[in-house]
Amino acid sequence: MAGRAAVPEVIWARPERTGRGPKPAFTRADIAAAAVRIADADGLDGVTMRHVATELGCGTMSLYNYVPRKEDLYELMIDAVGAEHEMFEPTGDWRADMLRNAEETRAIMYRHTWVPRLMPGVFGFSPNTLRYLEHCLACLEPLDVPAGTKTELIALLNGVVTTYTGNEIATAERTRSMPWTAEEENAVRMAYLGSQIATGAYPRMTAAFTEQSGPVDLEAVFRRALERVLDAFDPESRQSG
Amino acid sequence: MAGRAAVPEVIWARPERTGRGPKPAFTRADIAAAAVRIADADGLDGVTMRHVATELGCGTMSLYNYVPRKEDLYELMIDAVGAEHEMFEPTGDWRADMLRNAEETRAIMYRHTWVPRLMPGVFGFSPNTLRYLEHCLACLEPLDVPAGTKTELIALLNGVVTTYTGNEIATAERTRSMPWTAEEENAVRMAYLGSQIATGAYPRMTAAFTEQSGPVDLEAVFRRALERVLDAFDPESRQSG
DNA sequence: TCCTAGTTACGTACAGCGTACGTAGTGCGC
DNA sequence: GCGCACTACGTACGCTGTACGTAACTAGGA
Repeated sequence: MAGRAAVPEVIWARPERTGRGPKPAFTRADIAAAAVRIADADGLDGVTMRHVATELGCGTMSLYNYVPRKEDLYELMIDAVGAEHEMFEPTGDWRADMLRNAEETRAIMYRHTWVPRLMPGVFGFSPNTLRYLEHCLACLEPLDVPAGTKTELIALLNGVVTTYTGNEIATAERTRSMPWTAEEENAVRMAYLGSQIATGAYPRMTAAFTEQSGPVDLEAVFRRALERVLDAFDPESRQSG
Repeated sequence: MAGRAAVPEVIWARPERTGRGPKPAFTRADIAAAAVRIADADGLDGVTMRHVATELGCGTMSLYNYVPRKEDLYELMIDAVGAEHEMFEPTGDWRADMLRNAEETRAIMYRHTWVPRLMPGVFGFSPNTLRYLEHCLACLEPLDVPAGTKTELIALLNGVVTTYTGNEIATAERTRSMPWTAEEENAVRMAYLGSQIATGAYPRMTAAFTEQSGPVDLEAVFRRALERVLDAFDPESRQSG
């Protein structure tokens, strides 16, 4: 035991105020808000300890009194936007409710485009994350399956929302710090894809790509994916075909 | 137009050899292999331009002759491991074939734990990615749905594989560069979660957590998710309940 | 009431990153 | 055989997260 580095506490287990010493100049909420403001404006890469400290008006290293590691700052940010989830009263129609939850998550992500990039790593049980989980379970009350299946539904649905919305955002945001636009980049990629398909090396892809006409409706693709996932858990849907 | 920065070519559109000047000392495959070796051994964060150059035995900046941006190095890496996919002869049972594809992707990710971290950003159409897509379409030949639905199936399935396997790997690898183990960290997190649930603020979560006994079988959870997704596209399954 | 220990605040410093730029050497195409 | 596109690579810049040391502050215990 002696000399072993202690495992750091989860930040939520850390009390904001310990009682001794000078009064902290900021609350955790202040810091989270500042970081979120920066991320919204400059992207996630703009969120540096220095930048956040400047935004708060304090020295860089002072931040470390509140946030032991940068990762914890991320957790604060995720929790902060988690508060934007509307925890509405369940209607009794679990499908509609979960659909609404998913669309809301998607909307939050479009409002804060850095969220999907943080999601896979930051899975911590922040207060608002727990509240959202509880809310989802409340929406799923009418669904007659074991509790374990419900959590699996929530996980799968959240994963799909994050993946789809995250991909859309990533392609749009990739060029944020670059001297060309997302459209230009996409055109180059598509031109290359076209040239590859034109070689005839991928006949089935050729068929798939020539079939569709016009641009892809990402919103529609997203919604179809959600419906499919919900279908897979819906006893009604599976009997009626 | 004048003075505008040109959109950089996709790296696959760049010829490896232009004909003029000294012979390149390495091939793209050499570089990809070196980067993959490092990532496997030291994790993705070990893959730095300096490190890869050292592994190859050349100066750091020489690498930029082959790989204009680090992002392109990532694309090389993804393509390299894409070669590990076995493009088997479709059996006629599309469900079984797609399940096999998914399990293979999962296996590749466990062999190269950095792959999921790269997937969301690097969606490029590398040669091996295209070959894999074509292979999936071949497996889906027996499924009687529009080609667009098939690509949506592939996307959804791949997304689920990446999300689930990526999450598992992330929790296990998070502590790679830290002085404590993943088990210790997980214990701390779970202790906190337990303390939160014990407050009674999340009654439905309490029920869900007390219901299950013993550790979660991640492999089983993963496989159930795959089955659900496939169900959602399977006409047979939806009629027979 | 005063002392002291635990905090807060923050400047300095370090190791590491991606990569812009300049220069020197090489060998193919004209 | 000349010229130029290419390879090679050292140096340098601006940026990152954060370890560490020091000074100021304040609440709890004597």
